[in-house]
Amino acid sequence: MREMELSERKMKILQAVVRNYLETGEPVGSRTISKYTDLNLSSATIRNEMADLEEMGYIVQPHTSAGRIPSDAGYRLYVDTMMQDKERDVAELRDNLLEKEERLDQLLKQTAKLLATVTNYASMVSAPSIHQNKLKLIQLSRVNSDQLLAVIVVEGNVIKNTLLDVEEELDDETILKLNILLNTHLNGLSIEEINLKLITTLKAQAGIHSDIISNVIDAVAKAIHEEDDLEIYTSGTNNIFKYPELTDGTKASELIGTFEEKQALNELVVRSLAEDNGTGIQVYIGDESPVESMKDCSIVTATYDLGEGMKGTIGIIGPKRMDYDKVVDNLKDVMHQLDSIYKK
Amino acid sequence: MREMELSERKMKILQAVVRNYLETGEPVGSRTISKYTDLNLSSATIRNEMADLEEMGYIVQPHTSAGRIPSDAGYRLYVDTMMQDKERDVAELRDNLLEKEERLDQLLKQTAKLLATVTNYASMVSAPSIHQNKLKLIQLSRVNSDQLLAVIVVEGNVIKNTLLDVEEELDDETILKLNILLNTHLNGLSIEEINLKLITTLKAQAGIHSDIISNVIDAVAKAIHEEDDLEIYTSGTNNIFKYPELTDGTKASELIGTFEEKQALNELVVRSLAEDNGTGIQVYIGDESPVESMKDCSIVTATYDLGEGMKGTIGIIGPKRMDYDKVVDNLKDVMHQLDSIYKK
DNA sequence: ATTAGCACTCGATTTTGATGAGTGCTAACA
DNA sequence: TGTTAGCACTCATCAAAATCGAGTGCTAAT
Repeated sequence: MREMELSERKMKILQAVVRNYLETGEPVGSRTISKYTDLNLSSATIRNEMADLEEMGYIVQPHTSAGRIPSDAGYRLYVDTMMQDKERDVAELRDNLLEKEERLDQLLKQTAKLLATVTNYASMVSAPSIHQNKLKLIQLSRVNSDQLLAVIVVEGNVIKNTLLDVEEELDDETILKLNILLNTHLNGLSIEEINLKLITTLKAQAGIHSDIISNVIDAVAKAIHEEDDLEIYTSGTNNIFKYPELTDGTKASELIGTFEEKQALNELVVRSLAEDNGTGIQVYIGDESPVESMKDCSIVTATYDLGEGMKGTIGIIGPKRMDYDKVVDNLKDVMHQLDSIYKK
Repeated sequence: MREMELSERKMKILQAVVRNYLETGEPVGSRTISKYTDLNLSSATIRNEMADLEEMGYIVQPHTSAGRIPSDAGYRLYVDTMMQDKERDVAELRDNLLEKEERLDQLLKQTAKLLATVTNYASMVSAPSIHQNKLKLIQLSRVNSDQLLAVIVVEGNVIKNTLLDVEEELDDETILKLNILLNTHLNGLSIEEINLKLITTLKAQAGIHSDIISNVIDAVAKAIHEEDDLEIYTSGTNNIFKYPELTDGTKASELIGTFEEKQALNELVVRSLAEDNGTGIQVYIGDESPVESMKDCSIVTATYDLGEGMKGTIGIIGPKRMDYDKVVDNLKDVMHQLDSIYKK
């Protein structure tokens, strides 16, 4: 028994167990499989095979004398080797999404909503990170006698505003000069390229207004990195109530908390971006989850790429018995749409 | 019995019922009241009085031979006439909040979080509406050969960005002229004051670039009204799991959905702002709720006023047996802090 | 290698009974 | 007349007991 290989038949049985459990959510018994599959075997035979599969760790019994349900390893095997492409019912999806919002945040919000509606699971969409982006425009304007408005535009047309306090009022001409100074030196540079030497040069040229330069640089750095910039949009979190296994005990509360905080979801985004294996799709089953409160869930993520280094993550969070085929399919589709939408 | 007046004694008993129920969440019986109150009466007497109170509709029995719990009317009477000021344990609160964020949205987010933590209920904070605000600055900059960036600053330092498409590239001088034109004519005006006549004048002066003027005006109007500007921050929605009466059946799901959508919460904001009675505090009990999914909740709202017409709503959503005294107190406190924080 | 048959297990559901908090009512009481 | 003691009654809650049935493992026959 030790060096047992996974026979064709066992595969088929495991697949049947998973499929059936995904549909019903109930432990599935030998008799059911016996009819469900095309291999004509009696329930007794199936029982023997299932006993083997259990020993190998692919399925478990919730209790003696109940059917079997897939273990995490079972799901994993299924996802890795047994998924099949579904008929895509995604035409409709494409239509809906195509009303291309000009505002990126709106588009992403809408994407999250759409995914949640289509899949009946919870969804999340992270705004793209813009780390390695290049500065496109810096614009200072006087707004009060003691405040300057700094508008910072980076590649990809992401816009940031910051208010700067200044001691003495600056006249129009000075502001104009500062603007020219900043733009001629900084435009086209990424944040990493703005080094100390450059800053020193700028300060020297700014003369008595060198402190403003410091402020602006700080603002730029802050605007680009800005922690809270990791906007994450969620939708359909209440879909988890459709799956009892996610709502008993305090699980529901914890999940909802996680979705509301959004802080923890960032972990998901980071992991997902880091582990990108080429397909852009990642599946986390149960304990594999990067987020503590989702140990009873499965998570499927996709990485989209708007070009110019703007990458983000979209994800679906549902029960372990989620419809992996469909979810992966939907996710791929949305991912490709996002990829292409800004490559006009 | 018909024209029975609410005797002093009945009031006291009702009050005791409410108080006790708020604490324990259990139906309260006559014997309990008999000891809980200072009026020395036997349980039998209390029973008679309670029967009266029930007939009058202030309390109800969940089932025969259980204690009584307050009806909506009972809560209402309590809130209107029987609340008392609590010892304020809010010093701590003040400290926490005072780390005055420079960014308004951050501050509001933090406020919501704080309220949720302190009260153990769900909270919401709406960003101030800025309808009647005056323009402070308009700034056009070229960002691409075919795109202009319009930055719009209104009183209260709320900043909006919009990208405008332009047909032919504009040179620096033209942009400068347009900026001057716009600012000299529009600064200090509220959106209502920008009428057709003014627009016509502007267009005439802009000559061949009159279409840009149209675009800018549109952008200004959009930026100020913008529907989705009704940002609403929520926090502690998972606190509802602490109150079983809010989580059985599909209630939890509906509530969570409402909080996530945020759309419906807007109704709350509008109502709350409209019905402001001077104190700034509003209490909605059960069916009085403006939001369908909160028919089993009580809602307490407060209206804050940052000055310059920037008003917003903060609210607490919890079970009907919420600690009204404390909630009102906390809310008042936070409201005042917000009121003063921007009146430096 | 497959299958029919059977005893067995155990969660889920229903049944039953005991408990006790709380009520309404009546009669006695100050 | 208002208050109170006493008592029968109701009914949710809990625990123990009984029942049910889906599903298993094992053995023996094919």
